[in-house]
Amino acid sequence: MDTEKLSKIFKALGHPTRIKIVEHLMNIDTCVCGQIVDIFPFSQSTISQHLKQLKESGIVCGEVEGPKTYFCVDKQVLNLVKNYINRLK
Amino acid sequence: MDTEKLSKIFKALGHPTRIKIVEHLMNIDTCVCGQIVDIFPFSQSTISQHLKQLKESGIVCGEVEGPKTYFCVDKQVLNLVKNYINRLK
DNA sequence: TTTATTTATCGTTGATAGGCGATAAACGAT
DNA sequence: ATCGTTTATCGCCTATCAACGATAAATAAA
Repeated sequence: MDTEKLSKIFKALGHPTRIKIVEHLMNIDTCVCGQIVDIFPFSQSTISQHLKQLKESGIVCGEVEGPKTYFCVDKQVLNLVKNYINRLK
Repeated sequence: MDTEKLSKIFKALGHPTRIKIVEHLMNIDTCVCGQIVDIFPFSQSTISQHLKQLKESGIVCGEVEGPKTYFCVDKQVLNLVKNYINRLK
């Protein structure tokens, strides 16, 4: 994983709300935007933007099903990040 | 390690140059600002700013010795980040 | 076909980031 | 005391972020 891609993922994780979104997605596996909006004290548009940034970094993926989008953490990408961090010695 | 602190570290790592600085510091253990300036195509003030951000996040520490400052990665903090990432399941 | 639901996007606002050159600050050496 | 070296900070500019409300877009349901 090259530095550019890695830095984009770290940048996406560089906001407390987005970290919490990722943690939540890890806990419940898959999730719809509205459910996340219910948890946080931010507007739907703000949460949607955070999800977009997470998605664009690659750490989260979203699957459109009808009017809903199901989000989940891309475990493969997460593993690449894990490997990178663990190799830092 | 709480989400706020974690997000600050990720934010600090959310820039390709800063990732490369950290990698460099890991390789040579400790290093002075000027040496880093020599490696990157950016001005001294820009590199100094990047170092400041890394230091403020906690992932890097700097020790002033005379007119120089010796920077190094805080391995303890890095380990906290490793633990966090590895626990994400 | 209209209505309700869900998400994404647009436009705006104020704050922060990222780059630079210039300069200040701290210290060692002369 | 002055000069050279090294780093930090200031001021500036442009670009991006973070939040919001409003609205568009897509689909399911009535």
